[in-house]
Amino acid sequence: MTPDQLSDVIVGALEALISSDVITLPDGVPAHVLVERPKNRDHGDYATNVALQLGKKAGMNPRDFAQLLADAIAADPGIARAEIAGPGFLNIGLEAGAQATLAAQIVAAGSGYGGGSSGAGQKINLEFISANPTGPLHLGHTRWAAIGDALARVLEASGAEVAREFYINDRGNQMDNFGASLMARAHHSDVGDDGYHGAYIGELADRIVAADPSILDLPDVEQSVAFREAGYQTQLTEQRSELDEFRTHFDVWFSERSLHNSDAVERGLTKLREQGRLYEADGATWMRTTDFGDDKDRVLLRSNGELTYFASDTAYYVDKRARGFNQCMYLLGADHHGYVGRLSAMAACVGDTPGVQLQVLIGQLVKIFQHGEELKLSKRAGTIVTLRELIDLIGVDALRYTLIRYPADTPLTLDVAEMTKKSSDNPVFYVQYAHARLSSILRNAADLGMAADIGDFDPAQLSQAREGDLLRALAEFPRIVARAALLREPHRVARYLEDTASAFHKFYDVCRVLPQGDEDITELHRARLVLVAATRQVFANGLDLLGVSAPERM
RNA sequence: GCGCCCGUAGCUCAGUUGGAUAGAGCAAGAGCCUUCUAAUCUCUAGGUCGCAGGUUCGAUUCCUGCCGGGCGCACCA
Repeated sequence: MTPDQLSDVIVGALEALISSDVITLPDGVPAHVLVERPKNRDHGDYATNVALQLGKKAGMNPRDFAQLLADAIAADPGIARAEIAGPGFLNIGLEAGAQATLAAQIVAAGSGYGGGSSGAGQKINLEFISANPTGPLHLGHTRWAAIGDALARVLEASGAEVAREFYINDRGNQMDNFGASLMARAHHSDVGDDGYHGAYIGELADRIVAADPSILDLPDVEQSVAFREAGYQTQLTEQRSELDEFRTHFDVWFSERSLHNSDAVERGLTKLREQGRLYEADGATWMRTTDFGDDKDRVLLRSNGELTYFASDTAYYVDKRARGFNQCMYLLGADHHGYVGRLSAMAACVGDTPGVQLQVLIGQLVKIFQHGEELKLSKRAGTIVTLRELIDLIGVDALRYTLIRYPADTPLTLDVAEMTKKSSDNPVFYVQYAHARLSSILRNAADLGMAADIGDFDPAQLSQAREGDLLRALAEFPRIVARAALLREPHRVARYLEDTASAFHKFYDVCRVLPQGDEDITELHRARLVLVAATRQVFANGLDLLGVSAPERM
């Protein structure tokens, strides 16, 4: 019996009590009641606080209410006992057999276990990273690459349709600046205060010249443009290949220029004009974002005739909506949070509801230390910890996992030495090791001619405390995935896997799975093997949601 | 000045739509390997959940005000 099924039993009992006029609930019976796994095992397999929540509404003492409920659900064959505790908690113990049937259900569900339909019907555009094509991806981008991709996987598991999208800021001043800096470095002259100073600029300039020395013969203006375009293509190609290696694959690479090469910007402006949100002032065209809480109106078309970056973003949003997405999600760094107000107002200006069709997730910055000193991430100063370096130093699995296991909205401080330790210090190895250990048991079972057979499975065999703990951990998985999707917090999956790995290792320590020596194969061996197969499945599915490999051997 | 995020063990961080005795890893100390993978497990130690009020059966969690730290407030992108 899973928590959801237990919730159904309790809801059914409440309805029965109402129909027999034992209790009255003015607001009716909730569709779901909260059933949680108590921290303290003395509090039963599961506990619920419904009596505390509903007792007052029913005009009763919570403990009396809980007693009525306890008597009502005790009749269910899956429930061994139901006891009142404290102010009105209901602690519930399950029959071992009722609980362990889950193991067979997980094996039968296979890679589908954990998924759900809570996100069905959602068509989500998830935009993240969206770096300028003027340099390498760095640590900050790497955090979004890991979290964004994991979030997409979690949302898909909840039944949503998700497009991962990378917006290429390939237009505007910084691009021209980039080209000018490359040209300056190729001529060994100063790039200026506003130029790009990174060492990679010099290397990139050298590569461009080596590929086509005639570039140096072009007139200045054309030469700068040629450097810009060559640098752009090189950086974009490298970003794509590095993200590919990092297992973050985008469905759409969207060029800002393409908005301007099509009629997308004009369509966006038309839409706003129809909504009555545009006006002219001081020779510029403005969007009245203050109608929706922004602290000032925003310019779309400057008095010099150029469109602003915000005009592109507006057109881009309108384009996404026209492509049929009913939710457009943006992952932005904390240094862009000042942008949220105008984005939200913009969505309202085109007739949407901020927070519904447009959702912004703000993430805090990452710091990384080595030998007690922070590695500074400054493109201008030229010191960068790049995605490439991080992959080489730490490895894709450990890097992804470490970045995903923390909530995006907490500032994060990492230590290179901690991340590079290939030991239990690093939670990713703890979790992967659980999968490898489980795989090993299944391999050894095959050698003995045994397979996890759910047709010949006696759930009542799994009656030990450690087996129950593990089963309850496995039962949590679908709820964890659904909650991670709802809250847009993929780190919950990683934390869950760590808890479950702990439950498994403790089970392993106490419960021998396979027969030893010339011991006969018993029902208990068979039942535990099914539990092992179910547990392995949960780790495989969970690690897949994080984009981290599930090794058969370590 | 206005706005957003964050203050939890020595360090890095969790804390499940408000639940029972606030957790994990690292760091410190002590145990268990003829046994399915010891990258595991067991035990010890470590706390004014920034401070003060409020809401209620109950607050690390929600509200208000302070204190401290980070970031942002362009006809730049």
